[in-house]
Amino acid sequence: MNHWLMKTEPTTFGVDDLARAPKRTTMWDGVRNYQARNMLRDEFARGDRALLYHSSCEVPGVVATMRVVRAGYADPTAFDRRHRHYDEGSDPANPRWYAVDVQLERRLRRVITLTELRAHATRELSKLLLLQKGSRLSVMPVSEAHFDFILALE
DNA sequence: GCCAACGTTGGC
DNA sequence: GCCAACGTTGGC
Repeated sequence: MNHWLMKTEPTTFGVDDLARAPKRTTMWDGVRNYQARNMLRDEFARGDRALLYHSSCEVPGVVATMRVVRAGYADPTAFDRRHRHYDEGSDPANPRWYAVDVQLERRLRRVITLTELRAHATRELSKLLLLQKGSRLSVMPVSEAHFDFILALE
């Protein structure tokens, strides 16, 4: 089983939206980065666990855990002309972009803030991709040890 | 293949 | 709003 960290801007779609969604499940669409696409397409599997991370907000940090309930499939928003993530270069016969479905597992009792994660950046979390200089991936792998360590901070 | 210009991300 | 860092685009 893989572990992941998935970023979202709460003003666009945050943990509150996920909690209200039918079956607390949503399609994770709109990823338009090839490295992230490869992970969604090739590595995400049903049953994988993920940390939900709020970015570009007052208190960036991990706010919930999620479960991958559907592995990678062609991102339908890429085929929708009216959608802001439309990409005329994505051919349904050979999709360029991929989505997965995720379900809210548990909202954390409090936000594990980026500041707090950084406090461990020289030791336990030194390899955490999120903390690497220039890291901007919206979807990234997290080792099981890091995953557990972060949740233990709660 | 190089690289400048541009757009995006995301913390602050 | 600022700005560093990165990805993409396109001219050459």
